[in-house]
Amino acid sequence: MAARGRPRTFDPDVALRKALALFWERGYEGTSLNDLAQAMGIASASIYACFGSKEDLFRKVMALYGRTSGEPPRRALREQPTARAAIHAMLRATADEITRPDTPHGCMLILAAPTGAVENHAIREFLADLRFDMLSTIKDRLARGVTDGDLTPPAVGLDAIARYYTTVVQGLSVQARDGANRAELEEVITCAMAAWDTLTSAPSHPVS
Amino acid sequence: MAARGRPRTFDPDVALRKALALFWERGYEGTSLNDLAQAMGIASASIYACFGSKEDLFRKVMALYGRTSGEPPRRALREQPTARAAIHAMLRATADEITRPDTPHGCMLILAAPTGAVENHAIREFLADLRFDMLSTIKDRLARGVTDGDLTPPAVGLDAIARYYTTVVQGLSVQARDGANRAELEEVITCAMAAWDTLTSAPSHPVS
DNA sequence: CGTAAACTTGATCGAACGACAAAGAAGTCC
DNA sequence: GGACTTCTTTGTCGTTCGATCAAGTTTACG
Repeated sequence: MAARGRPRTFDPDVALRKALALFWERGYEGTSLNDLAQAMGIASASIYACFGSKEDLFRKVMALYGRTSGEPPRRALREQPTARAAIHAMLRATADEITRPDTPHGCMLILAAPTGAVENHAIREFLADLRFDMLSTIKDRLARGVTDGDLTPPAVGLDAIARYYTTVVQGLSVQARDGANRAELEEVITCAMAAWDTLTSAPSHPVS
Repeated sequence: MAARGRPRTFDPDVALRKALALFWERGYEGTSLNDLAQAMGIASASIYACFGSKEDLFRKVMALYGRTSGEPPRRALREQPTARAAIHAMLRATADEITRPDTPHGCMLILAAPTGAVENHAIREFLADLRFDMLSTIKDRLARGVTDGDLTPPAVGLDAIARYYTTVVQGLSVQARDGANRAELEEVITCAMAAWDTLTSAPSHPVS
């Protein structure tokens, strides 16, 4: 694995983080290659040599984003002992991440490309698939709660609850981008969790 | 107010509706003037003559959008007898509008430009202001419920509840754009309304 | 009927877009 | 040290962006 030829003068990881900040702030179509090259401190040709096309770069950026900002909410889902605690901690971890003072507000997965030109359809589908994974992860955590015995199968259905909390997460991102602060998001989370007991403590056989 | 000179050959309202469909589907930056001119059936110069710049056109389109798709949810808030019924009906009217088979799914106000290039900052701020109005309208409706006597001031605060249901609406738009159907949104709404009684029936003085 | 006013078309503006080719610069290997 | 490999820089490709101009067309007013 010897390094043949001239070694590159920039750190791809550092450059990727610069690109992340820009894509996060401006979205996919709102970020030009000139912007990227300037922020990353390299020429656009170097971007192509190292990362491929703009689309390839964005996909690598999203992978980095998932490994960093996406991890705390996922860990909350994974490590909390009960389904309820897991959802609550996931929402709070999300709120933490999308209101950090050192990064753009709101979730990049949701804000980067909800709409766009037809030629960027692949990017939107890519992000939509990742959002679907988010829904699936939440659903799986609820199912685990049933298996673990800390959650009785609710009348409304696990799918509905999973989609509901996914909806809340996605709404929180818009709120954060619109300037809502951490405390205001906490209030929203309190409201969202108020639904939990009603939804899950009700008997699974409908009350007439 | 006589019409001097050659009258225009196209109907501005019809053209505006065509532009609405395109902006709704692709967002602000994702829609080019070529796309618009082709869809509206006129040359781009006619767009400038009749509507001004692309930004002016978009603002006129948003006004039309508010008068059409925005009206059912607003009417629900206005006409329902109680705050609870108003919120519930507003959510359902929103779900109706954002899953109509004859229009793009999701709310244009939320999806058209959450992020973008720096030169389009004014557009994003314009939309953010409209979203703020949405929050204010919901808040006012809750306050009216207190005045009317059908809602006792909740412990968590009217602002929190208003922001919560705003968050749900915004999340629903992402869900709809991602392919969720009307029935699935109805389930989410059921979950969101499950929080209502918990939030509002609790005593306004905190339980130790 | 003549003329002024408004609209439409087609061409075109400079700038920016994503993408890439070529050549120079800097390192490793034999 | 010479050959080879790889990276970086420079420049530019063709296209499209939003926006506008000049010319021609069509209408209503006087």
